[in-house]
Amino acid sequence: MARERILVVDDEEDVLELVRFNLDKNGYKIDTAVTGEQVLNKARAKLPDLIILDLMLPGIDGLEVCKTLKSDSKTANIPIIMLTAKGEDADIVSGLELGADDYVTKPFSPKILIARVRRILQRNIARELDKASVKIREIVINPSRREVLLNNKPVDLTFTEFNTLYTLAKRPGQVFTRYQIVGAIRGEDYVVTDRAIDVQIVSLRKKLGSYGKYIETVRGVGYRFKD
Amino acid sequence: MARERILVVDDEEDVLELVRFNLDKNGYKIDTAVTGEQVLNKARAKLPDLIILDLMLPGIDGLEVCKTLKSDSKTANIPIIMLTAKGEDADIVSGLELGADDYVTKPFSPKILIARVRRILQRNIARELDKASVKIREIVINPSRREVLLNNKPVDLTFTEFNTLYTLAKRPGQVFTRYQIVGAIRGEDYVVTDRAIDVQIVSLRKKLGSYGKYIETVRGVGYRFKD
DNA sequence: AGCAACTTACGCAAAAATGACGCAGAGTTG
DNA sequence: CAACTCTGCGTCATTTTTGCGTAAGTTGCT
Repeated sequence: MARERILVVDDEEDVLELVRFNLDKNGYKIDTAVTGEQVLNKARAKLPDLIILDLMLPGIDGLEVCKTLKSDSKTANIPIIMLTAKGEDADIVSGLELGADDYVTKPFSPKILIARVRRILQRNIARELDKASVKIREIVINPSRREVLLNNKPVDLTFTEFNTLYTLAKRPGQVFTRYQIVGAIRGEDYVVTDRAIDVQIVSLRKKLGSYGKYIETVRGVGYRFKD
Repeated sequence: MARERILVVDDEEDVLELVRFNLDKNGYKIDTAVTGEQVLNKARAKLPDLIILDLMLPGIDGLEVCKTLKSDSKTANIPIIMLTAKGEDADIVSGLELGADDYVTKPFSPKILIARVRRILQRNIARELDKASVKIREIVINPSRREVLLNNKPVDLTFTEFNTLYTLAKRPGQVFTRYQIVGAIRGEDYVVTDRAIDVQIVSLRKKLGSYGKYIETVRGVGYRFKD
């Protein structure tokens, strides 16, 4: 499954390591930043799924960072969990008002943090999963049931096959590069050879039988679902 | 809809007023208490839909109150949101373990509090509505009696097994991620490894005997009850 | 148009990775 | 203490990825 990418921001090495260790153990992909400038750059460049932001930062202040992120449309809907040290009451309130989604006060137990992270991301995932099913020609793709029907006959697809088909069929006619397909399924910076996608396409076509021809090869570019 | 009644417990007049004002503005009916004894009495007498409970109380301690409420079957299923001073993680953890449903650390923004209140009540309403018993194939699940019948023969399931089965069987065909299952049973904040869910599934299948096969594994995603 | 020279896709099969589950012990709760 | 729940590790089955050889498609040149 696409591991969610979390940007962790803190200037204390210990905290950073603690957080990294625990999130990593729970299957999240971690990137870190130490200064406010770094956060802004990395957030814009990598568009993580969540930012854990210490409010006490050298350089640009954490609240400032939060505000900037929330006012840039590109990064505005990345949820933010603030880390605050004891005795910064006012910061929490203003942070929440600036659009932060939640907060955890230091010192924190890893469990609490994980729980918060999961809750926030769940919200986003739930939105994804609830996506309406796709009906196109004689094919019905139902993501919440993970089921594909060809003329009402179910077909058994693997995880990647299913996601590939769903990705393509959601936007018929639109051409996807191999990397867009992989990115949609495994997350942006998942590294594979082109071959890996080809093979999935081929086996997908085979399983779709006579409907396999709806998946078209666009030579030199990628694949698309026939419009 | 009937306005939900919320019992707010705090010994600081300011906090009480702030909370009352905001909840009132959002259409909830407020009752207040200042001491632990008062809470217990009012909770039992009025059975509010939710209790917002400060942990720092004169007289009986907040955690103690929480525990008492949760161990009395009359009040056990009233959800509790704890109010904690910041940096008292130990309290939060033990509070959640004692059965509190959520927590908010002071100082809090009214927005956050309202959001939490809404979320908790929503969940409870959903839970109430879902109480209908499920009959699917040869299996009957009766949540109010906590009883499962296979071809009219009762099976003995543990708490988690029962809830897992019920969660899946309520929506046959729908795939649940492991965390959706845990979330439905233990609440969003509950943290476990994937393995914990797997084990429940396995033992559930075993107890269901030949009907165990209705619980299907969806590789890479989660589980579902066969449609 | 016809023909090289080159690029890109695909078939096949083996290697690598991943996910589910059995087992057993550790941790909790009552 | 007993029942229940959770975790870690090893194993096995399935899925995913890769590499190589061949087929198919493109381009440019005569």
